[in-house]
Amino acid sequence: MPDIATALIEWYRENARDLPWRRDGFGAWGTLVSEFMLQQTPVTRVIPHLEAWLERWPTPADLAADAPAEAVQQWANLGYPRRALWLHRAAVEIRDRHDGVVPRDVDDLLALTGIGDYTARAVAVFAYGDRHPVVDTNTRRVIARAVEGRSQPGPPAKADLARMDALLPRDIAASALVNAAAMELGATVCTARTPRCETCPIASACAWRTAGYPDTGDERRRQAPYEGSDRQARGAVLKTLRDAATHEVAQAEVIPTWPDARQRDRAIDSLVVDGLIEAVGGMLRLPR
DNA sequence: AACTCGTGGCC
DNA sequence: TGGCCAAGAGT
Repeated sequence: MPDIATALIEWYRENARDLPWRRDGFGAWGTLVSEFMLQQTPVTRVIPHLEAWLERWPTPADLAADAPAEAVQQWANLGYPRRALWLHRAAVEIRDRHDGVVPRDVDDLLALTGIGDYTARAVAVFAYGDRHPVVDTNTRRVIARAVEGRSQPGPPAKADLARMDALLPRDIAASALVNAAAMELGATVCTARTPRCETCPIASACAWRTAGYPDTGDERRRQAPYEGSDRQARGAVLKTLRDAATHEVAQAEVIPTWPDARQRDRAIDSLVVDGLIEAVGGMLRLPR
């Protein structure tokens, strides 16, 4: 019986989806942009936005040369718009500190705005081919089931990195494939709700299957309700500014009929604090 | 460690 | 129909 890493690689070679960032010579900047967009946003929604973004800003320096307002506008409805601002800041940092070249070193990547444990290693591994554990929500679920015999992973923890590292082969190229394959398996077979265990390439090695698929509980935190939330109000304010021709609107004309005026004002204030909007002379606008 | 932060599709 | 879920990061 082949080990988990070997089975994953073999399966991945036959079953990997054809995604833009897996094309030959896609480039580190494209990888970095794709990873920003993929933070909590589904693949199918990301693809068209990614292609438009890279056509407009083919290098970090191109993005850094424009105002952050342009990044926030181009981000459109991808969600979590702070990512657009952070991606713009990261582009400025890459231009100023790395001569416009996306860094390869994980610590350098971690020092960039908006890049954490996942994105830093994803860039180092998928763009540069280095050997690091890449752990996302898919990988954590695969490890929880196949290795730990649980039905769902616990909340994210630092120990996840060491667990993934233990699964990686020594060979550098093979280790990158195992990282990609674990994510792909979690995304398409070992899914959160209805896993397709009958087609799983590592079923024979899966601890959860061996244990009889027990329900071991779910320690993940539940998402807060969106309807009526501050997030919803912030989204409405920002959409108003994105949709305005000049990306500038009198404050009194921003979602004036919002049911909760105090919540609306709180949303505006927090967007200013975040740097997603600017308040100048009674007007609100995207950041210049 | 727990909480916040968008948006839309799916079953 | 409405929770659940989605290649997380910063505080």
